[in-house]
Amino acid sequence: MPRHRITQTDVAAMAGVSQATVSFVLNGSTPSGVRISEETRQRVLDAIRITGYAANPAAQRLAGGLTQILGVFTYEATFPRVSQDFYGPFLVGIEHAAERLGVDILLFTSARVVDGRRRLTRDGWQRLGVADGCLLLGQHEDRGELQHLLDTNYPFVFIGKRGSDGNRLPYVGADYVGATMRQVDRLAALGHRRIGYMGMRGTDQPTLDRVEGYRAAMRARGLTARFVELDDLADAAAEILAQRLTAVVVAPENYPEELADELELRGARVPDDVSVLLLGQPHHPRRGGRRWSGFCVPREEMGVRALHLLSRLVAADGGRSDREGRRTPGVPDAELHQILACPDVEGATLARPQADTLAAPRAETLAQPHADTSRTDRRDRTDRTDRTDRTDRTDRTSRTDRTTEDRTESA
Amino acid sequence: MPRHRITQTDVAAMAGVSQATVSFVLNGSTPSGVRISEETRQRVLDAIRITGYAANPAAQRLAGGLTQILGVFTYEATFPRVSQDFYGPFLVGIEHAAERLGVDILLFTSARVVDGRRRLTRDGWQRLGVADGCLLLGQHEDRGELQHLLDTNYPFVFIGKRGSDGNRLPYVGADYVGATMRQVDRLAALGHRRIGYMGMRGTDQPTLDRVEGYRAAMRARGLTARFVELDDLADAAAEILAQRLTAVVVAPENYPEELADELELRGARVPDDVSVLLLGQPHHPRRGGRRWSGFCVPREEMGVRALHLLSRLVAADGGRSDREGRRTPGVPDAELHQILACPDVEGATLARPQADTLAAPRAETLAQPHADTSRTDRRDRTDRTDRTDRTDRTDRTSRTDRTTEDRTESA
DNA sequence: TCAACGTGATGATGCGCATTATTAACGCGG
DNA sequence: CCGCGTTAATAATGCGCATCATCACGTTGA
Repeated sequence: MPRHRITQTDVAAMAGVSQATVSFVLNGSTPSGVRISEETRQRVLDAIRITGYAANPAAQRLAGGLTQILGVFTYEATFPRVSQDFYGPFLVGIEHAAERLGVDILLFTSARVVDGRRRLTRDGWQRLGVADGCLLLGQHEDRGELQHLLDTNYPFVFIGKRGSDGNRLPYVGADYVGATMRQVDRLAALGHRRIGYMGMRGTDQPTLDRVEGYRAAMRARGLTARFVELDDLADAAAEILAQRLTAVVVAPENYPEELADELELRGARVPDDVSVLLLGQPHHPRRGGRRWSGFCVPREEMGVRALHLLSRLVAADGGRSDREGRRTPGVPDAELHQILACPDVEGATLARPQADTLAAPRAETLAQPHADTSRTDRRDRTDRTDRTDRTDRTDRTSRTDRTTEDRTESA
Repeated sequence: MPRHRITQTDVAAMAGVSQATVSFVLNGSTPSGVRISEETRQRVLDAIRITGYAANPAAQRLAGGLTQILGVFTYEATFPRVSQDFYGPFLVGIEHAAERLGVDILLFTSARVVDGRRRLTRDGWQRLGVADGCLLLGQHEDRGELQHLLDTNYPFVFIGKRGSDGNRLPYVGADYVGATMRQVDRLAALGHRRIGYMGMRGTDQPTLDRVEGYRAAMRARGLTARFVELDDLADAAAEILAQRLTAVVVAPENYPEELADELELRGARVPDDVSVLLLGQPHHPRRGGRRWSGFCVPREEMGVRALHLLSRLVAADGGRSDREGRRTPGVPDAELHQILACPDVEGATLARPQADTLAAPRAETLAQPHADTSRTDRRDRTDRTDRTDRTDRTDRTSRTDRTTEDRTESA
């Protein structure tokens, strides 16, 4: 048994050339004034075929070449538990794309968790090096780390839109803004006018986008934006009824299932009395739970696209850092930021509003256990200020700040 | 920005020692007559801490060291789509274990598919090399490839019991035999006597084990083994009723959901008239489908255990092939083959047999659309011959061949 | 006084490949 | 006959690390 794996030197010997020549043939030669005659080229190629030579990735990488290994790193404390997790489906897409691309996937499961999120420090950096490039998942990325990636010109792609200073960061995101607008439109088309929004806390990009979409769509229809945001779901349900909302859109992380329970507990049926549209897939689908209407984030597709993009970046980069500071021909800027559409989902939580609700308020007939009507949420604007740092957003038609409008409404 | 990543040489310079010394300190020095005084050791350690040095995996690997990267290879044509697939849950467990172990996971998604299964030829071999060791998934392993792994002393662990010449192959499997026996016992304990088995085709290990368990348990209770195996599920359902079986155990790949449909179509309720126990998790769970009784394979746990075992093998091996042919102290043989218990699942498809069924046959009252009663399956022994090559099985109490018994029964 | 030995560390080498610098052979005009 | 440009290929180097063979320097025992 050839304990000694076949190397370029072996191939070279068989072809009667030098190791360097083999390397040149394998890599298209071009680098400097090196030429290989078509004849020897064929000889080498034959030798490779006969010996079944295959490059040693470690050696390739050490010498500055490419490995055909792409990495996946996540900022979340726990690595995508491939299905239970929100991030799981991305991995599925990534795997799929990797198969087609013929690359291997390296999961950086070893990165240490510090302060509830994974860090890319120290050993992290070095480990990244085995891969030609890396996919980044999760919300809580670290500025310093990113800067380092940028500085070293290490190819990477984010999964999930990057708002702040996003034009520097390649990403594949989902069109939360547009999809949310469509949900409002669906409701409006059925006759809904009092449409609420639940779940606007958090400064993560999806939430910001959903809120933006909601605001824009409501405004476009001349409707009033109403935010329901209470710590307690029971209170929230009460508030929805108190405000005589006929529909709410809600982000999936806000326990829609439980919200519906609370609503029905108070005599309001879903969707007959209150339609509920989910702005994404349910996070913890209940066994035999509702089939939610709303939209779904094409997570697998995002994974696929992200890996393809990364693959292109790597190819463009040639894996080497550019010594002259000038970028290789590379990838057109348009592809650097991809926003994928989120298709609507036809579920069982969307219905026409009740006729009487349309005509006149009769919410009083609905039970309001311990609802404090005057307690309209005032927190819906607390973090409005942070929108200022998002002005450098790239695409999406810019929407003016409608803070004042909201303020008058939510009183 | 230090484009030049920190190397052992840098650390050495700071500590005022040679690069070799740094390497020794990092690896516990021992190799030959090398000694490092505690003082310099500390000096080096400090330098490492200060510089934040971390080894370059590619270089380590090239020089014959370990990478802390463990690979996952699958023989299936498609890589475990991390949840839809049967193999998905294993990956989840593997990820989990990897996090705790502090290793990275390399998915060999690039291996080419030949003849419907992935191959480890050529480039495959080399790519394996980046990882310290590798987990193997799937049924259709190739002899030649395994032999090569064995020859090169490359550390690997199978997920799933390996019957044929299993003592040479480290694996983590599930106790299909025992679990299947328990299912029969559950049924018998409720009063079932006419218990059938469906889904015995195939020579994969799980199937062999299930059949073995069924046979053993039936025999232990003095009951008659009855195999139902028809190409058409409708026929199978008819056969079950014709034979007046009050219960069947069925492997999950045999469309239990559809079988139940067919049974009920013929007026036999599940489980009231026929109990159905599933020998594993359902493969394609239907939305709002039955909650199956039976047992479940602890797939995540298997993934975890497998990775742990692999990790130990790697550590024992030192990553180097043994030049003298003698194994490193290593892992006790007992751990090389792990069989995990499959806990019972309490579902809704198990019930006491009908009183009248117990007393006297009255199957005639049940509809038998186009059942050919005389058509007892004769195929249930066609591949019995291949059991001969399994005589070298390791653990599990050996069970004598009961072919004759079955033959008399199935007439 | 010197060989024998233990201690603490270093220099050199090679893993397999990419790449740069250099060489060899050849044709050709002056 | 020499210098020059062109083509075709090679030698040499280094990536970062593990390891083997050595070496310098005491300490002992005879």
